[in-house]
Amino acid sequence: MAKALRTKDKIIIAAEKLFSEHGFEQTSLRQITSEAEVNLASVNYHFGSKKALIQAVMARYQSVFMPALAEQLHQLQKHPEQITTKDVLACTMQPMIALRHVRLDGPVIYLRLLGYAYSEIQGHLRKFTMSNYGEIVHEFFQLIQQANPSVCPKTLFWRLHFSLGAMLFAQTSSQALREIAAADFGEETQAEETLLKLLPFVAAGISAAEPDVES
Amino acid sequence: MAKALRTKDKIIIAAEKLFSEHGFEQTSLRQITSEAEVNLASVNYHFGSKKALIQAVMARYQSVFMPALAEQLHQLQKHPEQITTKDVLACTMQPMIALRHVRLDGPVIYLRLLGYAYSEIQGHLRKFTMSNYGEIVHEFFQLIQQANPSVCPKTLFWRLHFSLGAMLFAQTSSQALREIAAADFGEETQAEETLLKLLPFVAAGISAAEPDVES
DNA sequence: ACCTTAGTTAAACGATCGTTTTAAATAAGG
DNA sequence: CCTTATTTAAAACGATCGTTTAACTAAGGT
Repeated sequence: MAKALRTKDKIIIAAEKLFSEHGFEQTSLRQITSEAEVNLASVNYHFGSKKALIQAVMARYQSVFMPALAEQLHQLQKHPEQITTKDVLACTMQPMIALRHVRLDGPVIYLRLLGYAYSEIQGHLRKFTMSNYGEIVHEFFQLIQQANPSVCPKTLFWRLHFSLGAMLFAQTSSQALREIAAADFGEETQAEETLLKLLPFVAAGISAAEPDVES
Repeated sequence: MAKALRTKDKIIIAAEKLFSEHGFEQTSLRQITSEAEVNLASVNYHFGSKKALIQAVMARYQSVFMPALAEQLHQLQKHPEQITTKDVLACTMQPMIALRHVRLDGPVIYLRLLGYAYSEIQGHLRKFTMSNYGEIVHEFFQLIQQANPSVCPKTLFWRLHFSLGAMLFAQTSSQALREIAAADFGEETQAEETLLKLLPFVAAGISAAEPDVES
């Protein structure tokens, strides 16, 4: 049984790495089991199917990230009078760092997984996330609204998804972009630096004044 | 020969549609030839390979969009004294509309193709674009710098890619997002409305003040 | 000792993919 | 009308995929 758990874990660890590097559909079970040095059939034995393995991988990170995010949001709500967009966005930082307990490079892995999950299995991940953590997501959105009372909710909805897209895109193609940036600007950009650069960008975008609508 | 062109065109038209709906790798040649009502082998006969077909599809739009963008940028440079970020970004609007000459729903198709191209074949498309239209891209970047003299070029580089990510993500998952938005806010959001909402968001993000760096 | 159960292994299955091959049909030119 | 080149059609190829099967191993309980 101790050996069994180790096999299951070896699969998870290898799957996370390969999924985050090449995406879900581009990664075959044979690559995973080869990297994990286990038998091909053991994936279907321990997880049932590839889809179930993907969900298990995602769930492992969500189950750490989401409650931590909820905790941060609750703390922020204790002083609800002067909440800024940046405050709400900053609530995602500590939960990201907490992912290091799942895996040393947990934060990077999780972001890349998210990127692939959204671009490949569109509705799938969203349904899964909303049915399990819909309340937390809703809370997050409410705080963003609270921080931007002059922007209409529908616009904020879109801007949040623009922000999500900016982050996921930057993360998914971060390696290629960092190489280009290094070639163009001499100095190298660290992965964490990218996230730091993202925050002011999306904060300004979310809180931007809405242009007048001419009828 | 007239019939031949029609077959090649039928393949292109079907491929554009299916590629933009499901991505490049998720679309099989059998789907394309079935949709186009031509024989499976004709793709390899007329285009050589699936990869060549993908490039032909992308090139058809790039060859219209990029020169049109160059024209807009040149016009803007005639009055270089008071260029804003929004001015530079607005230069992409007319070239987008010009894609209607390629196909009625050209703009939507092109954006979705771009989204998949970036997320699936990362380096591939970038190399192709830069080697053919690198000058125009560089010009665009220079104007963005000109409009934001107080923001360092490296930061602008990243913010431009954040913007690209926001746009591509919104476009790739626009159908799903518009359905959710309709469910949450009652009214439906049009595809063009999404692009209009994007402009103020990215303009504000690009021109945002850089936070102080503490040493 | 025996049986049950969990786990592992190697091999094969059926399906789908891009591509190639072969031959038939078509159009053009002398 | 025959010849030639181009285009279409059908079939098969080889590779890869996720999944399943069946035999084998090794504990644990009775």
